[in-house]
Amino acid sequence: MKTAKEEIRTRFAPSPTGFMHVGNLRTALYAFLIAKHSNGKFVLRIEDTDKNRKIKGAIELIYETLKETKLVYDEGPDIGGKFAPYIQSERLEKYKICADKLIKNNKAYYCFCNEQENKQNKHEKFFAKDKCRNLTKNEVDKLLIKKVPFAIRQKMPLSGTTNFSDCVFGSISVENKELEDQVLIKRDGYPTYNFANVVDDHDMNITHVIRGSEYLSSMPKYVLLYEAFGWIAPLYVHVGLIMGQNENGSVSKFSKRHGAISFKELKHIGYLPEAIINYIALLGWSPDCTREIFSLDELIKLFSTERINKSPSIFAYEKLNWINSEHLKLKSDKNFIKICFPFLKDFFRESHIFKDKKLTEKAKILSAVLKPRITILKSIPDMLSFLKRLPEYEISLFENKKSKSDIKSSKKMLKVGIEELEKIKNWDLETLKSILLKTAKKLKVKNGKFLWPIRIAVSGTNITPGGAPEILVLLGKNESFKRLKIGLEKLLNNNIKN
RNA sequence: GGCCCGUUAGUCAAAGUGGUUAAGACACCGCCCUUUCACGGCGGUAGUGUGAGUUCGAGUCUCGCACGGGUCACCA
Repeated sequence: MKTAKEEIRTRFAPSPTGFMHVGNLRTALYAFLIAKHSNGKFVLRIEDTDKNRKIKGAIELIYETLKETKLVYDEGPDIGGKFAPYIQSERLEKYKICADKLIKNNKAYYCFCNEQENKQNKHEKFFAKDKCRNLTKNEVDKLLIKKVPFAIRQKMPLSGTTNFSDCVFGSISVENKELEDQVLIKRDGYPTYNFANVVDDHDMNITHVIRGSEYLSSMPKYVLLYEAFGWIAPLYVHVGLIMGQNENGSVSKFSKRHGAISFKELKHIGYLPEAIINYIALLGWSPDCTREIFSLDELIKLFSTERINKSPSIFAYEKLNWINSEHLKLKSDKNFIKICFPFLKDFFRESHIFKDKKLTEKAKILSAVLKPRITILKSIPDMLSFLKRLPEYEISLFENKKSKSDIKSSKKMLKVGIEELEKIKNWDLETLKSILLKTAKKLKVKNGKFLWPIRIAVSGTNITPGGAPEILVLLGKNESFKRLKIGLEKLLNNNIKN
């Protein structure tokens, strides 16, 4: 095990799969937090040892995600560092040298089994062990000269137990006879994930390895590899898995069937990167206080490995919603509107919202009206759809017990309202508000009774962000009157019928 | 199935080495406030999987059982 004296170095080592699962992101987050909490270094390393699975643009997506979440790395493929290169496919030579060393020391051997044999004997775990492990040097040389393709496998101990300790899970031991002779170098010359991982972590001086607990069962392999090399292993921090709840109530590894699971998808729906980070930090870790809303800097200060939880946790969008809304509330009006703008495009032109780089009155109202009630940005268009088009609505909407509104009162209120509004020259929130409230007073009715029919007429909906004055401004004078008159007509017609 | 791991309310979770009524948050429900919904304020429902054992005393320690998960690739 590494000693605590040296600088802490953690790494995030994703495979370029083309998307960033939140479980993966959380691993990156924890690695980042552990490093930064102690002023250490956070390294990005790309593990692309599967030639068949290479995807275009996948590496860029990793850069992008880390940038957006502000998980700034100190060393990485695009920025270099003293242990470069940081892409495994560019480090092939190193793995080969290391594997050869193990063969020389009789800790590994050539395996000439071909794919077909492996497939046929898939269920015979130790097929290769029996067949190739004990070939004589002569036999091996002959096959090598014949250029028979080979993999390189490690010789695992045939008896005894391997013990190891994990920072989260504590000590665990496994019988060596359970272990297969693990492949180090594949037939295509590429290293396996496990092998490259160990070689690079050692090479790059990594002190803490943070990863999901699905790797816990391969820990003995790692331990044995470090032993074979005579290297000191880093500290391992295995983190409980992120699960998703299935429709029937059961749980399984968080996957596509559970909804949006990648950073990009979540962001697309309208979750803030800092909210996503905040939420996943709390999935499997808790601070030593009852606060729950944190910035990344605060997380860095508070984070500690000791408080990581080992049991799996279920990803719940409900709580993410809340955290997202809290982060949204922390935004200034200007930033808030900037963030919302992609979702507002259907309703307002840029000129409605920014003027000389400042917010217009409409934008300020939008911010005031949306900020306190929004959870995810994607719901904005639905919330505002009534602005674009007056919905068909039933006359019964004018009836409301709480504000003591009925058809008769609504008719009267609306009539007076229209008259008063027609007098207004400055169509702004302040004026509208004061005139409307004054009118209610003059009529000797409660604000609600007077404002209810106006809001209904102008929105055609009983649930709206903001009240009548706000909506009047957002719609503008012309559209407002159009709608008010439609409402009044509705009420008048109703009277005739009765 | 073998091996490994886990189990505090619907969900996230706290309770350093066993010690008064098991924190807090989300969600849900109720009340208050309010120009609706919301926001805010106040309150409520709900939990240590199960059975033994150790102990004056167990969420905390031991064992069995049940349930859940992970892993068994020349994938990562």
